[in-house]
Amino acid sequence: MKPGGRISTAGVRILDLPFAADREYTYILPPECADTARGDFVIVPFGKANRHLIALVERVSETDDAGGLKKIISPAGEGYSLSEEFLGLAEFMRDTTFCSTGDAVARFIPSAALERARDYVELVPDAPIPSDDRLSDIAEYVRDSGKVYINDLETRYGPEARALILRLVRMGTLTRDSDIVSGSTGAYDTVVFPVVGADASRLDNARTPRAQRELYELICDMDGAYLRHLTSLGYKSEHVRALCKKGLVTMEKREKIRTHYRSGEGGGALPVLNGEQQQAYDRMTEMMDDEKPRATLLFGVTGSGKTSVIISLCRRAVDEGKTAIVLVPEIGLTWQAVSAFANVFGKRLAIMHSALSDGERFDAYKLIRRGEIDVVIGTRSAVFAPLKNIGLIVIDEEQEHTYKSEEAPRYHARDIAKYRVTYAKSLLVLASATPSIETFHNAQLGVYDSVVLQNRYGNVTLPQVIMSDMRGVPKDDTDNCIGDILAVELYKNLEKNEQSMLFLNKRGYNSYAICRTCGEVIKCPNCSVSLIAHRGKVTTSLVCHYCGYRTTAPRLCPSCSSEHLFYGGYGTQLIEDQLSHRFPEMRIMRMDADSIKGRDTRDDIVSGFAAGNADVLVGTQMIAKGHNFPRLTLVGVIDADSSLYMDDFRANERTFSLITQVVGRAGRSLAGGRAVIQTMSPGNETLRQAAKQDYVSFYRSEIKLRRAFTFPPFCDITTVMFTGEDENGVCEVATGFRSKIEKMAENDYFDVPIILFGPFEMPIYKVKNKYRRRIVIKHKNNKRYRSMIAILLREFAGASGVTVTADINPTVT
DNA sequence: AGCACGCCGACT
DNA sequence: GTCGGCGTGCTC
Repeated sequence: MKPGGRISTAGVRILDLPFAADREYTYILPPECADTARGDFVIVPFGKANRHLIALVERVSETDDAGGLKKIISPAGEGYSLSEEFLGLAEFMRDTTFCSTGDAVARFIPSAALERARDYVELVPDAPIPSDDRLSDIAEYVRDSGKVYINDLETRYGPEARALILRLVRMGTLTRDSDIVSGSTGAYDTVVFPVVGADASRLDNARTPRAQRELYELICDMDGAYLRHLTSLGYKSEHVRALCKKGLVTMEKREKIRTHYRSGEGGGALPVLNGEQQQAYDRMTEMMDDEKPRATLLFGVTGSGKTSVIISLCRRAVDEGKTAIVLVPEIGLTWQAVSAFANVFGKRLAIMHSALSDGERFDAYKLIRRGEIDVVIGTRSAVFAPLKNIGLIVIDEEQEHTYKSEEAPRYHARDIAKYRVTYAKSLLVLASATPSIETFHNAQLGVYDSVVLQNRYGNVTLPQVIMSDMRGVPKDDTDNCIGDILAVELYKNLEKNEQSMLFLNKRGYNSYAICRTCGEVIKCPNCSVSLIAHRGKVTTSLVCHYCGYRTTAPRLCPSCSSEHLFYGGYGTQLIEDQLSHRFPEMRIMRMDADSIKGRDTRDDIVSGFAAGNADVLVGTQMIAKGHNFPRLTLVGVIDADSSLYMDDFRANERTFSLITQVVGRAGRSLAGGRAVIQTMSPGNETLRQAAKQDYVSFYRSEIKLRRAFTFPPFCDITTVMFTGEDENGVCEVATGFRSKIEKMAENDYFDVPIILFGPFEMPIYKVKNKYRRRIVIKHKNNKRYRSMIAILLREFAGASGVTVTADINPTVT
């Protein structure tokens, strides 16, 4: 209570609540939390059961009527308070992606850092144990173990444990409470130092073990040692503790930074820029110096040396006392670029990507937050790096779909980057040889600036592109998936001892199995897709690429037992097999999600191929980008049509980008590179434009289509997805949603123009036993529109058994 | 989300 | 009759 009877209150956002329940809740701020401020975390009691949850303080104010308000329990997340920038960003994300505050905060702070309340139960002394088996099992387990966390009971007794525990609590057999697990502060090493001038005679006692004396001498000799090291030599930590007690040594905790990547000292020379690069650099430094936030397209053909310009820009930002973020689509493909950055920034560079362990991520985060990092390079989530005073954010290969999160929070890194450069009044650089249509359009309109790099470094020539017409070869002719033209070129390369690369975006051996007697295709029991055959060392399996279901490949049809089971369609494994039959002397490597296991194999394959350990590299997406293989002179695209006819307005754009990149792989060498594109539609305009690496004419034709059929950038698209195990339920909820949105758009929201499509079954109707339907909405993305969708989402959130999610401008539609 | 309240079917 | 199934509704 404050003087004058005023009571301090806090408006908080509770983490771990879903979007529908995520609003501001007001609590009394008790005197012991008096210094709590906006951006701090606290623990609050919530709901009828007063479960302890962590919450973010949005507002501190006063009232003289605190009737019915609960009290904040304690402060939490000390040292992790959110800055105004991130508080605003959380709000921005809630508004634009319909995520909860918890979803947003989970991107800002490693989960291990914050305290958490954990619920536990204890047996009421002398309580009767119920006779029901399921109940008594749990009750007896709790009686024997004392205090038991509910999580542990759930892992032990399955998901129904929760309901049983609740019943036991209501019956009075168990009591329930929670305690607070403190957040992690990272890893530490213990270091043991000898005490200067200590009285070593205390070891002369005959009862002192010899090992202890030896240990002491060792510590003195080494003038300090890691405890870890001493125990690995066979000494017991008890002996160290004994020495400590005797005052001969001291133990000190020393922070240990976990990192997989070994950075150099940094301070390496900056790359030397050529005339064109220097010009680009100069223009962008001007933008950085501008007091206003700016965004620019850096449109540079493959091989024009964008990376050198970007490193120089980062250096410049750091020299001005600022920081920089560089986003890359996938870290695994970018080690060459990473080392170039490390060479310049050394220990003041942090790398953040999804393959980091929790510990590595935590430690990188800690260093950044502490201000020990100037430049962060990483994948999508690195856009949230807690750098202060950001001078520059670069998004490399900005058209890549990996920048869009497909789960909550469904953000696009580009939008977060825009928010952050706006906040910092700094510069966003969207770099690409094949920008997204939206970005190029914005550059054309002058919304973004535009900087162009059009000369290939060292005058590397464009590869010669050969269209290989595959019409006439049946789609399931697995013996002829490598056409004659490609085969001849492969042979030439083998003769000349030059390397080749074959690209096919399908893994596995055969892509389906069909019975020629009854006509059944073998499908996944949980998903509406055919199973893919994968050959192992001894057996062939049928695998579902959506849920991971796995079974041995049958010889007879599972539905009619016919022997005429035919395996058709082809993936990378089959191509590899085909090659080895047709070119027995050829050395082949394969790189796809199956052939890379563990952390380093991808690098192993890449460096092995670069070192010339194979003649051909067969692979999926992951061989298309990044690496530079100087002896590579032939690239084959096995099936260029696969991405072309997908039911998606971005199919052309993706095909263009992919083919351009793949073809670009062959254009790095000085010898004339070739690319063979196998297609059923050799006249296709997009393929022809990609073959010529002619982005601008591709853009011109594509933007016409987008305008004519009203697709982005001429509108925005929202997909509302409905999923659930009950097929009818999913259908009903989807239909109900559609009628409700129609009503709203006619009445309160008459000013929000929308065009509705669906609900339709999703292209893959069932995944993991859940049926999926969706509504597609064309609209203009503004606050009014989003508030309408938010109302609908809150209303339909309760719909039993059906989850409803909305995604504005998803990458796959 | 998670929990309580409330209303229906198979047991004593 | 009631136990316990899970369908709405609220959470400062």
